[in-house]
Amino acid sequence: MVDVEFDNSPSIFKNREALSDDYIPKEIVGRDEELEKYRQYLQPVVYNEQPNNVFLYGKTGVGKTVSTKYILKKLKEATEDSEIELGINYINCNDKDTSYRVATDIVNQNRDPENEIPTRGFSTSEVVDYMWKDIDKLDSTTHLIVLDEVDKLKDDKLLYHISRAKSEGSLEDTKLGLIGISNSLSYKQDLSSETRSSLYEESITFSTYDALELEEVLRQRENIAFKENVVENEVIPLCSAYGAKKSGDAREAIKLLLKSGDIARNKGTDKVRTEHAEEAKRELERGEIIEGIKSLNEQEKFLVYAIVLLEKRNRTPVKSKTIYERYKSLTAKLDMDPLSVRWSHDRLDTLSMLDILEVEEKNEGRSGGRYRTYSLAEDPDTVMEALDKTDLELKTSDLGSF
DNA sequence: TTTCCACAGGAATAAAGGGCGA
DNA sequence: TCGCCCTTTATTCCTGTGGAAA
Repeated sequence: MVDVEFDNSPSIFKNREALSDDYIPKEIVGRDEELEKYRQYLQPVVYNEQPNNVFLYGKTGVGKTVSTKYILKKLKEATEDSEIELGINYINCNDKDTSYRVATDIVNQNRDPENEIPTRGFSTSEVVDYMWKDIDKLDSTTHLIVLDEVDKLKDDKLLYHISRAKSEGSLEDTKLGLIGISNSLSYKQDLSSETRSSLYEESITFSTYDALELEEVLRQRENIAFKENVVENEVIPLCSAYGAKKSGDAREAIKLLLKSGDIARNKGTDKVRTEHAEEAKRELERGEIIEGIKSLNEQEKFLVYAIVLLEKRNRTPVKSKTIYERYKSLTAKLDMDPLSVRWSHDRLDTLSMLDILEVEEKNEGRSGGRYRTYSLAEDPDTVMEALDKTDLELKTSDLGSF
């Protein structure tokens, strides 16, 4: 029996929410130029003019989303006491990666729950028609559609419709503007030429934070989130270095600071120290692997398992072909049908992107050709532990020392 | 300079599954 | 129930790639 008792001692946090993902600070640090451009591009909204389409480019965690939420909040405030009615639909395309899904989401955001449309069954153009009709029915004089992570969209049908809405008279009373937020700098080039040419746009490129700028961002959040003198001096540089390592990602750095604070609080200390930050870093990295592996389906897990086995026998870095062969014998042993080689290429690519695998391109020319080698990016035991936490456990245990 | 290796990955297509209206 | 239209996932086919060897 364990006696559970809650800790009554005062918290080291003053406002823990300031470290959450959706927190919008009163001031955005280190993005003055970008915000000034942003303001200029959206200024026509305040004059009840046709808004510009604005595209933001930059890597993850460089402040695109937080700047957008901040500027939209300011824009709402600026239009509050005027004749302008501002409508906004905000969609993250990461979990809605087709035009169809995004259009459905916009329609449902603008409808009462009892009138929502189903997520399947219509043609895309039908859903787009509903979308225009619904937006027109709203009281908005200006309507902004914000597509966060727009580069995740697998097709640009919706962008095409949005770009042509004005010329095709899709909307009768409402002025429409599009804000696209892209993590890919080359996104514009990837669009079809038709869409690109009809999508008159203003663009803002968000540069990557360097360690010093990250430190500034973290100091701002630290001051809001923690009580005075709680965070030791070395902790912030450690967190910013972590963010800088993750391609200047402020979100990751803030997440680490939050985790460090949580660990310190759970240990009942009154200070956040470097040891807490180090532990938080380990936990975050470990959590990423476990989450990454949990998200895989059974066949993908067998592919990872094949690589773990090869790693344990010091056979890595190993060619994709060898991995496939090992995967194939695993599935044969379990009396399962293996998937194709082509499938394994795509999966290995995904696993590299999830940082579960390390990939290296090799070229031995005429004698050996061009190929890639893979090895586990993490400790094989940690990966095994993650695999064991999934429903794969029963089956891999059947394999014994295979 | 050309040839050739061994893949990597794009394009087209199929299959399976789900919601809707007639 | 059937056909339509969508989704997701996988397969087949085939072209592109870059550097060592001829």
